Amino acid sequence: MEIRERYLNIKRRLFDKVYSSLNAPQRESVFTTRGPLLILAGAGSGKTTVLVKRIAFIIKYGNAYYSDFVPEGISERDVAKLESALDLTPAEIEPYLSQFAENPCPPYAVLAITFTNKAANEIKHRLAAAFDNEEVANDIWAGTFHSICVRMLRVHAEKIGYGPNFNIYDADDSKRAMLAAMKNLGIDDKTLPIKSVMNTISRAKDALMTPSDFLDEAGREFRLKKIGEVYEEYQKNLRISNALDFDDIIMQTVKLLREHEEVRRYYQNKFKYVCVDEFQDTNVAQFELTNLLIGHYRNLMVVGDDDQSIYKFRGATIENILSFDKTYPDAKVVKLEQNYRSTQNILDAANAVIGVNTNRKGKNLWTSQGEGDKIVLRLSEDQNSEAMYIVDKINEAVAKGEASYRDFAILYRTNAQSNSIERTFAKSGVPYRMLGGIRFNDRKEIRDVVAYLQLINNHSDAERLLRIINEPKRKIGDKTIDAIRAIASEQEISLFEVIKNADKYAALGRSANILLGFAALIEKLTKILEDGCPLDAFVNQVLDMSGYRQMLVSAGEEERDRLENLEEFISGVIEYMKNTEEPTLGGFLEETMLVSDVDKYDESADACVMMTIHSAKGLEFPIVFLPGMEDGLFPGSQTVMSASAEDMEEERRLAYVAITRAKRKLYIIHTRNRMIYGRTSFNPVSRFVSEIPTSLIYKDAPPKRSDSYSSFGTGGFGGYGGSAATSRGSFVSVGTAKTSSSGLGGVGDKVTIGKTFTSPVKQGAGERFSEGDRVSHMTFGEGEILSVKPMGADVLYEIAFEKVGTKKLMATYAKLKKIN
DNA sequence: TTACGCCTCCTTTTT
DNA sequence: GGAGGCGTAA
Repeated sequence: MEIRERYLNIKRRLFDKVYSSLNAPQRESVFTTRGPLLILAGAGSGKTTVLVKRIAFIIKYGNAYYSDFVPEGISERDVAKLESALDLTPAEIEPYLSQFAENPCPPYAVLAITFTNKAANEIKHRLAAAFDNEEVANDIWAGTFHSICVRMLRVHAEKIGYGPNFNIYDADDSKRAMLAAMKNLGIDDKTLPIKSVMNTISRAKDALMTPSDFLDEAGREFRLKKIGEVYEEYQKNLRISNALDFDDIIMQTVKLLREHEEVRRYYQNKFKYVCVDEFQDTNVAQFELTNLLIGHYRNLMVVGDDDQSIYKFRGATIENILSFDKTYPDAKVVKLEQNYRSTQNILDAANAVIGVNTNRKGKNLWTSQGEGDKIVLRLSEDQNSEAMYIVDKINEAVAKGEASYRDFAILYRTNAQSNSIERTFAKSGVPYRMLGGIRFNDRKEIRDVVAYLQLINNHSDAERLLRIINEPKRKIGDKTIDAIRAIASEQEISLFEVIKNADKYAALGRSANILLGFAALIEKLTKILEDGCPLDAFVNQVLDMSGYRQMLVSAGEEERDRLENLEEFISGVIEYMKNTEEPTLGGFLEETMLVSDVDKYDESADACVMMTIHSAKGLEFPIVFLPGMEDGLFPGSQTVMSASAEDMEEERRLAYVAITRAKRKLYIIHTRNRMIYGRTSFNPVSRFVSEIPTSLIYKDAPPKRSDSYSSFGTGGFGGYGGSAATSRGSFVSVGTAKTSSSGLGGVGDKVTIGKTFTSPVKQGAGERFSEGDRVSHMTFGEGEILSVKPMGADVLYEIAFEKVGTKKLMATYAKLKKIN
C-alpha cells in the first residue's frame, strides 16, 4: 500500500478507536464535518450525544477525519510509529489526535439551533463538561430559533423598520392585538372567529407570506380576504407598537437577511458550522433562515426524526426533513437506529405501529438489551376504573420494591383526560406531579406587572398600555380608550403619544388630565430606571407608584395570593440579576418572554408524572401508562372523521412517540365506556393498538368479580385490592403549587404539583411584631419593622430589609422570625 | 360598575 | 363536565 494511503488509513483507525464508545453510524455523524448532513435519529438513539460530540470534534479537529492531507515528506518510520499507537487505549491515543487537526473551528463560529431552552442549555452544559471549560460553551451560539433571531434583530432592528428596544408579544398579547385590529376594521369576531384568524395569520407567517402576499393569494375569497385585511392592520399596529410576535421574530429575521446583503454576509462568514436540532419540527421560515445563514461553507447539519414530527398544527412541515436530500442533493444521510432506551418488545411495537405510515424515510429501531416484558393491554370499564388500575399497578410495584413513584409516567392525548386520573391519584395518596397547568407568567397579576415594565421599556407598546392603563382603576373607561385609539389610528402614532398630549385633543375632554397623569407616571418611572435604579428596587417602585400593590393590599384576604406571587416575581428579578453580568430591564423582559419554565420541573421529587404525549417528547420513563387508547380519543374523532391520511399519519407518529417513551414497561389501557364532554361514548380500542403484533401483548384481563371497580363509583375507595391501602397515608408532599423557582426569570411554574391533594398548610399568624422589632425573612434576610397596619384579620408590615430595601408583607405569609 | 346565570365550545402548544 | 364569555339586571 502506498505510504500516503497507509497514513490516512491509520489516522482514521486512531480516531475510530478513540470514539469507540459510539456506534458506527454515530461516529460517521461525528466525523462528517463538511457539507450538508442529515442525521435521522430514532427515538433514544443518542442524538444529543452525537450533536455535542460532533460540535466538540469540529472545535478540536475540524475536518481531520475525512481530510486527505498528508504531511510533506512523511517517512516509513513516521507511519510505523503511528501504527504502533493503535495498540494503546483510547485515552492514551487521544493526545495524538491533535496533530491531525485541520481547520479547527473556534467556538464562536458554531451555531446550534434548538426549539427549547432546555435543549440549548443541555448542549451548553455538555460542551462545558467536554472541554472542562465554561467559555467554550458560552462562546458558541447555542439557543432557540427565537433567541438567536432576537439576538440578531436587536442589533439590526432599524434596518427593517423597528426600534432596537422592540417588545415581544406572546400568543395572548397577539390575540388582543388581532381583536383590536378586527374591531378597527369593523369585523365581528362572531363571523370570523378569532381562533381561526390567529391560526391563519400565524401559518401565513410561518410560510413567510406578507399581508400583501396573503391578500394576493386570497383573491376574491371572502373569508380569506377579511383575514388578509386583519393581517395587514395587525401588522401595521405592531409596527407602530414597535413589537414583534413570536412568528415575526423568525419572519423578520429572514427579511433582514434577505434584504441586507452586508448583514447576511456578516453572519454567513461568522458561522462556519450550523446545526439544527429537532429538524422535523421546523417550518418554512425556520428552514429558510437556516439556508440564509449557512452561506458558501454549506456546513449544515440537521438532526431529527421524521417519525416524531407531531407539530404540524403549529406550522411544522415534515417535508423539510423528508426532502432535505433533495434540497441538498450532496447531503450525506446517516440513520441512527440503535436504541439505548427501551426493550426490544417495546421497540418492536413502536416499529410495527410507525411502519403503517407511508410518508416516511423508514427506520427500524433495535437494541442489544433483550426483549424484556410484554406490553400489558388492559380493558377497563370506564375512566375511573382505568385510573384505579393505574394507581393499583403503581402501588403494587412500589410495595414490591420494583420501582419508585418517580419511575412512572401517565401520558395522555388530551388534557381533559387528566381530570379523572388526578382525582383518583389525589384520593389514593399516590404522590404525583402534573404538567400543563397555568403558567406562573400567565397569572393576571404577573402579566400586569410585566405590562408595566414592557410599557416603560417601550412606550409605543399599545397592548401593554391598554392592559394596565386602568389597572388599578383610574376612571379611564371604554369610551376614552376608543377615543384614544381613534386618534392614534388616524394619525398613525402610538397610543402613548396621544396620551402624552391628551390636552391637545378635544375628543378626550374631561379625561385629559387623568391621561396626562398616567403618561407622567410612566415617564417618571422611566427616568428612575435611567438614573440607574437596580431592577428589583425598580419593580417595587413600579408596584408602589402605580398603586398596583395598594390595590391588592386594600382588597385584603382575597388578593393575598396575588401579592405573594408578586413577591415571587421579584425574587425572579433578583435571580436574573444574580445570573446576568449586565442586568437590564430589556434583557429581563426578553427572558421572561422567551424562556418558559417547563425546563425545570423538579425531577428530584419522588412522584409519578402526568402530562400530554406532546409534552413528553424527548423524555423517557421506566414505566409508562397510556390511558385512553381508543378510536375517537386517540386517534381523536376529528382525525377519524376527516379521513385525511396525512392527519392520521401525524396521529400515528404521536402514538409512536408515546410508545417509545417507555424504558422497561408499557401499559396500554382502553375502556368500555368513557365520559367525554359530558356524554358517555363507547369507543373501540385504538387502531394503533391493533397495529401492534399480538405476540408482543399480554392481556391483563380484569378478575371475574372485577365489577366492583365500577360499582363503587368514583368515590369508592375500598373497591380495589389491598395494595392501595398500603400507600394510604404515605403521601409525600412534594411542594405547593408554587415552587420557588430557581431558573432565569424565576417566574416559571408550569408544573402544578399535587394541586388538588396538597392542602396548603395554613401558617398561623404566629408571633406578632411591633414597630422597631428586628426580624428575619427567608428570602429577604434581616430587616427592621417600620410600620404595622391591621388589615382585616391580618397585619401588614412595612419592613426595611438590609439587602433588598423596604417591602410590605402580610404577617400570615411573611413567616418572620424575631431576632434579638 | 358588578354579579350572576346562561350559552357555547371544546386536540395537541417547544417560542 | 366545566371553563370562559357575554348579556341582562340591579
